[in-house]
Amino acid sequence: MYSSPTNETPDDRTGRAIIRDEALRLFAEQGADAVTIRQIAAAAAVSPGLVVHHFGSKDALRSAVDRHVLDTFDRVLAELTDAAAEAATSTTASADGSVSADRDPAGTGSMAEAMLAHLPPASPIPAYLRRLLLDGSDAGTELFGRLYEMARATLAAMVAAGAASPGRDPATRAAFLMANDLAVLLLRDRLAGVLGFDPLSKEGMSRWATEVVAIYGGGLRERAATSEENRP
Amino acid sequence: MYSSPTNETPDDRTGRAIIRDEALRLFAEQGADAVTIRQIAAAAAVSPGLVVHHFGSKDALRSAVDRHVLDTFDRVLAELTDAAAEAATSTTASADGSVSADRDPAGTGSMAEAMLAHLPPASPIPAYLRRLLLDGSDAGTELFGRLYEMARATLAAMVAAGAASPGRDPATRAAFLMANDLAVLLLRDRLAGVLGFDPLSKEGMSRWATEVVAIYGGGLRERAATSEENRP
DNA sequence: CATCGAGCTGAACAAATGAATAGTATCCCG
DNA sequence: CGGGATACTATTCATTTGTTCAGCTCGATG
Repeated sequence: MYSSPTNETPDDRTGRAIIRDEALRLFAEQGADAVTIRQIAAAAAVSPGLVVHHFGSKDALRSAVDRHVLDTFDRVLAELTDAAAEAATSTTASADGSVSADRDPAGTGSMAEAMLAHLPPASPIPAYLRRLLLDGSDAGTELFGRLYEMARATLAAMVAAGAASPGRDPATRAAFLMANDLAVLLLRDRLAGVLGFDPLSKEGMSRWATEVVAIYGGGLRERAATSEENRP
Repeated sequence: MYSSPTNETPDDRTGRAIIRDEALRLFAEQGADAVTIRQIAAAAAVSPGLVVHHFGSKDALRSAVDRHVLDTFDRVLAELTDAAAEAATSTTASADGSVSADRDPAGTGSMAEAMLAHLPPASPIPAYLRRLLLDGSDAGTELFGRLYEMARATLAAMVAAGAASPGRDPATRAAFLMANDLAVLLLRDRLAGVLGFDPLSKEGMSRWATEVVAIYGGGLRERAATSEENRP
């Protein structure tokens, strides 16, 4: 009775969507446990009763936000794979879990950086995804599992293309690459504090990627290429 | 009036220490905000009033646990540097902030893994440090800044020893290495879920370090050394 | 037009929580 | 020994929080 039983996206356009978006923003900023229904209601300019009227309970609202964020994640991911599939024709699966390993535009398989570019600059989605990955929720487990499968597929594709070695333990290698990628998202604010720039801003991603590409390309000892001199 | 004004460690041995340790354990498991004073009191087998009697308030207890964890961090760090200084005689500074960059036993500068070995297996300290790094507390800022300075010093030492290149941007390079190192701690449970082993267990650290050393050593493309064949 | 239902409000309630208070026991030091 | 401080308990209070409920508005529909 609370929501349309088929799908929530079609009827999402009125007060219900406003409440969900404000909850998403506040949850991303402070964490769901630290946000009260009254704060959400105030941010959405409605009464506290309306929030529970639409979603049943705070926990149900949290679940609704989880689903909405995961849906957005899937949609942005589909945009990414579609955009990457323009160059090379390959079997692009739909966003039901199986993904085609044909992206890697920057050369390092940075999922986080690629997603950031396809979201509004002030989107609360990245911060919410960060919290999903860090708390022990089921939605976070599903998200992390999907990211891990993407990382494994990406590494396998790079191996097939001769761009990488599978290493002694491909699963651990893919997990290492994925963890490094996610670390920038998880420690974004802290890194910005010590570095003086946001590593997920446009300029920051460039500076970060420079080091990532250098180390992934030739290891820690390889001298940095200043302007020319590409061959050691 | 609540605690001895000089230092808290000397008089810490009775009920006060029990309460602090139980609070540390519960805070590490669930996060400080999710733990109630009554839960801490029950875990310490005392009355709720005694908790606030010893620490004044829940927030003061949180600060006391923060200080205790940071002190433990400094102590373990000193053990590490002392143990590393046995081989090479160098100027080992005291744990007042400045550190000597002469460790790096594994060859990759893994601070997290080195610290884990110097703590009891079931210590709540790693999980608490993880939460310190992830929330926006001042203690977390101080801890992160210290880790960053250690990473910079370690990279500088490796450069001086010819074991690494400073890269185009040494600050970002050091931050990247540190973030990768911390990612294992931050995503420990999630990685264990998909990999099937704890990456911070003894066996897990070995498998993880194998890939880290391989990639940091020669980049992603370098073939894995199976048993012999060290030269490409 | 009447009525049904959905969106919505404001007040109220029960449970939980941090904190304060009064009082008791226990230990330490002169 | 004795007195004062300290460790500690049991009770109580004020506030916050999620949730419920009765009722209002208003557009659609038969």
